[in-house]
Amino acid sequence: MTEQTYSIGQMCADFEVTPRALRFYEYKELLAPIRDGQRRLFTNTCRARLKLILRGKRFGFSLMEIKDLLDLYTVGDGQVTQLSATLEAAQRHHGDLIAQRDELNQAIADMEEQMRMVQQMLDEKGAARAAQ
Amino acid sequence: MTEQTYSIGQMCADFEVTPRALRFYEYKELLAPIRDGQRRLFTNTCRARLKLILRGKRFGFSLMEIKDLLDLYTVGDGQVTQLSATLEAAQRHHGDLIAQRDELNQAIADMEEQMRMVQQMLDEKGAARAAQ
DNA sequence: CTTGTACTTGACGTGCACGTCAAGTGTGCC
DNA sequence: GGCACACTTGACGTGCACGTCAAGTACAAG
Repeated sequence: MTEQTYSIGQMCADFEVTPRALRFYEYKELLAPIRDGQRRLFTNTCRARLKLILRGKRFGFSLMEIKDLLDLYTVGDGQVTQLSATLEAAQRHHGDLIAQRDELNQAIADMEEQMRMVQQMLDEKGAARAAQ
Repeated sequence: MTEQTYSIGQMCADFEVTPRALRFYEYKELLAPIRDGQRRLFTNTCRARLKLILRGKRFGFSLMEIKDLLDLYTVGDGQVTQLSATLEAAQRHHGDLIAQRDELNQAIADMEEQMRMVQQMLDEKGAARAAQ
């Protein structure tokens, strides 16, 4: 398994991001591609991290927050105290996600209710026109 | 029902936003409080809209997008074509919300999986220490 | 060797969502 | 009247997440 790598251009094509964004993530220490001279080589680990970065962004987290969250997914074989801290942070984040899903479900329900009302108005207009 | 109104300070206290933010939302035409001289008076309608604004922000929508979404919640008695357009926009937005929820569920599942793995590592460390 | 293409590192610019003053207005209370 | 306090309108500042040049490098094709 000769660890496959990807150029920055390939990464951009695969994830629909700009080179500038990837370099920015590296500068902010969210990504750490290896180097071939001055070229960046992105590993599969990088790709997994980038997936999480983009997901985090979609959920409205800042890059700093995402950086912390990424650490939750790269647990080494740390000490018990460190693992416990990681677990606690993960539980907090998990709670946030659950809360966000609850609110999202509420928003979806509201939206559906609203759509029913608009549909009803359309039905009435249709009935009125048919009655003419 | 002498339509209750609220001062900007009251709104800020109730929703945990700054006066600057509320004025900014008015400037961007997301809110339209009535005026008593130069003072703003926020109605219950304003409060409902603000709730939707803050919710939209939490889901990562821009203020411009939120402005469009707000229109979906303030359907008057427009024409059939206008109502149909509203319904279509609502359906698109509804689809977005569903997709976001699906991805959120995936993130939650990933997080839980990760937490199980960390917990297992903690258990093993505990067993090793107990075995000493 | 030239050309092209993909990449690199700075450095400055941009859009969004406000924050932060400054300077003034209106209202109630003593 | 004088004061505090809440509010007002500009105008400029700020943090984030990049965008957009400029100038240079590395390498393969012709």
